[in-house]
Order: sequence, then structure tokens, then C-alpha cells
Amino acid sequence: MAKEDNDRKGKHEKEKADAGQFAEKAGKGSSKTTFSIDKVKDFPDWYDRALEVGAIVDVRYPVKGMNVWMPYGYAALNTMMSMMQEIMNRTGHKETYFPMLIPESIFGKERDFLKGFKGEAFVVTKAGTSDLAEKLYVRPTSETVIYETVRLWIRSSADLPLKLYQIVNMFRHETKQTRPMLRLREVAKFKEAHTFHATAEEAEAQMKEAIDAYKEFFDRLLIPYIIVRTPSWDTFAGAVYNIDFISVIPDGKAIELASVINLGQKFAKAFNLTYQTGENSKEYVHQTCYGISERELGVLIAVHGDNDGLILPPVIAPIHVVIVPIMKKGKEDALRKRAGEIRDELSKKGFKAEVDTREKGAGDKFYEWEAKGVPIRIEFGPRELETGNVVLYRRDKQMKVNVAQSNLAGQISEALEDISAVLKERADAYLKARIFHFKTSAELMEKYTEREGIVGLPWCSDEKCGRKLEEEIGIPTIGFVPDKKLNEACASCGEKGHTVEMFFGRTY
RNA sequence: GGGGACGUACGCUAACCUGGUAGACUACUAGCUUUGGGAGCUAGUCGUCCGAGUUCAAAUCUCGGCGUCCCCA
Repeated sequence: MAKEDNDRKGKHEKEKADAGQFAEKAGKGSSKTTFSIDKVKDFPDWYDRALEVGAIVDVRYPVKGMNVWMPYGYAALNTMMSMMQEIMNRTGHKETYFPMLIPESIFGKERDFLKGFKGEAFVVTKAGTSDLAEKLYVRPTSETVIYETVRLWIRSSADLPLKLYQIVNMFRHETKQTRPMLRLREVAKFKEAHTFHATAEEAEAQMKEAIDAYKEFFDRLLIPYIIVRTPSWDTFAGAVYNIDFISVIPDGKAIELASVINLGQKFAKAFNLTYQTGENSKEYVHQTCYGISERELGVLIAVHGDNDGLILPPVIAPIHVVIVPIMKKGKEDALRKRAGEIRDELSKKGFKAEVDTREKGAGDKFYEWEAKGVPIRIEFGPRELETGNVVLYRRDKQMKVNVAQSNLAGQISEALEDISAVLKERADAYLKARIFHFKTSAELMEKYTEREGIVGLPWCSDEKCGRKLEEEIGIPTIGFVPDKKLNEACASCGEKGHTVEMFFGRTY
């Protein structure tokens, strides 16, 4: 990657040198659309600027943790959510909608859940000027409101399994610093699935299906992850256990991409979710739930972008190909017409293509579309009108090649595929470089000084040892790799034979 | 959870310390000339986060709110 960057810089230097007396002028516009911010060193700056220049969200709305989605960003988000819908529908989930406001009596039915969420839920206490008879909680997640109703839908085992999902907004009063998409007070798109099963085994099987569904989702988005099980002292409020998908942000902090939760029968008992098994016998259902949100788009942007802005994987890019016509006096009409034809041909073949006809300099457009992460740019000028070629520019490698117009669709299809492959390779290397493995906390303390990722230590599965390690190294647990035994001795008690790798990291 | 810094036009920034005409760049609007990596000229538009206090006078000093960023747990 570094090499390609250098290549590109070299090319630009050369172009500037060629421009002679103009080279100096070109340097002055430091507040233009691109930024050249070091993504790793100055991640917060990079992220804010990338979202602004990339037209993803507008962060200027004056309520903490609530952002405005701009059309370009929202298009990407919707594409992402459509992918998730497709996966959910294909795996037998039915889409629903449940209300946003939850009466206090329902919100508080499951004790652990109430304890976990009441501190950060918004509460509606008034209607106009008069106090409400019962407080209404704004959903921070929808377990309670869904289960209150679904218990009326489930009567016999014939009603099971029941697999529901909804895509809604949700609110949590985050007290920590908020960041667009990654930590919010209003999550605009929260996909939450809730499933109901007759037996624990079926619920367990559903956990596996959900994990596979999420694997597919993140793989298609080219988002790298590890899968861990959270330790018993850190599970979702009201859960038996949960499996988390974890990735790492360029600043070295871990981020939870998704949580797949086995709820057991705790909520079933609190909400009286039962089905009839005999003349006079009822059983409580077994439940799971799992969710993702726009956070995934934030991680995708953070993972794939470079120091010049966004790089959107083709699978999610609102525009695959932007055609920038380069005008020449007297040939405007011919250039515009042919550029439009090329766009139409590409659209017909299923590519999202656009012509940038705005009245501004070509160079300015180049920088803008690069910052917005459009995978491919086509440059089309008087030269191409003669030769029958076009210049094809790839955002991932920042390279230009000449290709024939006659074979453009084929070339673009190939290029998009290769861009995905390149991004995937980079993303995998990116995550690998941010995961560190140690055998003892002493070794960790000695070698892991920059804190630029997450760290793994062998752990014997005892809570005491886990908590002790957290304290020793001063980093909280994230979760351990399930079903994969290590040969190492526990980094805390030294016991051998049944250790697993426990990950620690600073988290979002 | 604890500590620190900051808030001036869409954006970036000057004036703030030492109270007294808010000034550049960028963007935007109109026109002309332009367009192969951030075009030029001319003429314009837009601003002191909110509230209170001190004062003849507040962008500037004080307090509160809201918002933003950073560091530590």
C-alpha cells in the first residue's frame, strides 16, 4: 500500500513540475475538498473530514450524538441495509414494526434488562404541558415491547420457531463522547432480530445460523472481524451469553460490530412467553436476538479509506463509475452526447454510472470524487473522441489506464471485481496488524506499549483469573475465542490443559 | 467515572491577552474567458453558539447552558 501511495505522489509531483509556473499556485488551496490527513495518526480528524467531504453525514446538527444523513451517505446506508434484509428474508425472518415508546410497566418487566438500560434510556414524561400518567421509555432496543405482544401470538409449538426482525431507529443517552455512526444517541438504522424456539437446542442452532448470516454480511462488506464470546461478567443485560463480532478502528480501539445473543428463558419467564405442550402443561420459549446498525458503515469507512478520503467497496458504493467529460471549445455537444451514451450503455449493463456535467474544472471534480470514494472514474475528452478509448481511473490503486470504449463494460466489471479483491486483502492485513498475541501479562506489558490494537492472552475460563488479568494489564476484556483450546498455560494462574484465548482492548 | 482544551461566514482562520470600525483564504451568486490533476478577471452575498452579568461600550472580561475535541480510569 505504501508503495502505491509513493507511486501516486511521484506521479503528481511530476505533473506539477510539468505545469511549471503553476506548480506553486496549486499548493495554496489547503482548505479545498481533500485533506491529506493521516488516517492512523489523526483518526478523529480524518474521520470527521472524510464524512464531511464524502457527503455521508452532516455533523452540524446541534444535538449531541444525532446526525443528519446526506443523500449520498444515506444511499450507501440503504444499500447496506437492503443486503441485510435480503439475508434476513432468505433465512426465514419476517420483517415487522413495533412502536418506539414503551410503558414503564413493560420496560421494567425483566429485572436485569431494566438495570442495564434504564440509566441510558430517554423517557417521555409529558404530553404538551401535562404529565403523563405512565412514563414512556424511548426504545434503546426493543426486547420488551416485542415480547409483550409476541406472547399473544405464540400459543402452541406450531407457532414456533418464530423469527422476526425490524429496522428502526433507537435512542440511548450516551454519556461518553459521541462519534458519527460509531457511538450515537440516535441510531438511525438499527436492525434487530428476535427469535422464539421450542427448545434450547433449537435456540442454540439459531445462534449458529445468525452467526453465519452475519459472517456473510461482513464478508460481503469486506469488513474484517474476529468472533468472540463475551465473558460471563460482561453479557448483555438479561442474556445467558452472547457472541460478538469485533473489529478494530485505525486508532487501535476495538469496536463491537454485532452481538448475537442467547437469551435463554429469562425474558420468556418475565413476559410469560409460553406455548402449550399438553392438556394442562405449558413450556417457556427459548429466545435469541441479534442486531447490527449504521455503525457497520462507520467501520467500513474507517477500515477502507485512505489519506485522501473514502474508498467505498463496489458492493455498497452509490456510484460505481463517474464519467468526467473534459470539455473543449467547439466540441462540447459531441463530448456531452457521447459521455451520456457511455453512461447509458453502462447503466444498461447494471452499473451505477453518472456523468458529472457541472461547470467546474476537471481537476476539481477528480479530487471531489476521489474523496467520495467512487471506485472508478472515466475521463472522457476530445482525445478519446478521436481514439475511441477512455481513461479508466481506479480509486483503490490511484492508477489510470487506457481502455477501449468497445470493451468498456467488460473492463469495468473486471476492475470492480479486482477492486473488491484488493480491498479485501488490505482489510484482512489491516486487522491482522492490529491483533497481538502474548503468553503472559509480563510479556504483554513489555512489548505492547503503543496500544495500537487488541491483545490476546491464554485464559483458563475462570472469572477470577479474567478479572485479575484485566487489572494487571489495565485493559478491559473483550471476549474469548470459543471452541478453540490453546496449549498454553493460563496467563494468570498458570493452569494448563483447557485454556482459550481471551482478548483485551480499549473499546468504543 | 476523572481531568484538560476549545466555540468568529459552509469550511479554515485573524482581531481576544491589553474591551471601542469584525479582516483574509475557501465556498457560494452573477457575468465573461476557461476545462487532460484543485483556472482567471470583475462585481456581489453570508459571521462573533445561546442566556445572564460587569461596562458609556463585549467577539474580547465573569457565570451558566449547549456543542466539539483531547488525555486518563
